[in-house]
Amino acid sequence: MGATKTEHFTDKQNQIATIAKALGHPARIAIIEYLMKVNACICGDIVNELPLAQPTVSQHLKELKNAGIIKGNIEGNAICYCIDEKTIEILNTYFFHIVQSVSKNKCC
Amino acid sequence: MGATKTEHFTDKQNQIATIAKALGHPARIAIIEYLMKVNACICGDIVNELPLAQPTVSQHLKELKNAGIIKGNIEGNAICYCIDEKTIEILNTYFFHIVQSVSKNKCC
DNA sequence: AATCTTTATTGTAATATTGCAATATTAAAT
DNA sequence: ATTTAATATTGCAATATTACAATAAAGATT
Repeated sequence: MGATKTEHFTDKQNQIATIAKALGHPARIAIIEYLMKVNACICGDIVNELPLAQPTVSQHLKELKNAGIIKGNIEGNAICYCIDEKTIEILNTYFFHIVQSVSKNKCC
Repeated sequence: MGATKTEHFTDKQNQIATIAKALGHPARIAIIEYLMKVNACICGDIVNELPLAQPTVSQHLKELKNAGIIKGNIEGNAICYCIDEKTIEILNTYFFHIVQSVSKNKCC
């Protein structure tokens, strides 16, 4: 035991959980905010912006990429990262439905 | 090492990460969906809905409660759970800003 | 070709999460 | 006062995550 029982849940539930989980770390939120701030693909000076070592940042970027939250384009020996709106939109749409549904049926 | 370095990030970054993290498990998404489906506070028959043991569900509920995503009202020996829209709204607003910002400045 | 720059990978230690059996708690019902 | 029902807590094993030093890989520069 200890491993998440993903097989017991729907694909959609797992999809939302995977994206949310990838955003469930302040360093990864900070990366997203930085990518937003610079308004473009950034050729990896993310390490200089974060209070974390390069391998740690690289690992966080990998997780964001695996979850489809960012894209990485190779440009020479550097890599340009940028946010993949489509994935954030999936989350946004999902949570919007929750807010709508809940505010329509107040109980507590 | 191994513990998240929360002290290096802003309160807002930690707040968003905490909420997202709590939603980063399919069981917890399934709980949210169930609470939405029944359209009301539900006096905890969540255990019967999920393919998980009672202590496991109880733990997931605790995490959702700690993150402010659900509220639990004690009613006799049962507990009524419902979604706290305010917290979901925080996430929703945050991600909406990201989508807006990114779609305004396409790069990749 | 040798070196520099940038990013990824590997290995490892510390810590956190997941899941559940067993048990405890708390309030209602008998 | 016992019993029943609902939920929480404890303790523990399995697994996952976080962080980083050391190293590797791959393209650019000299």
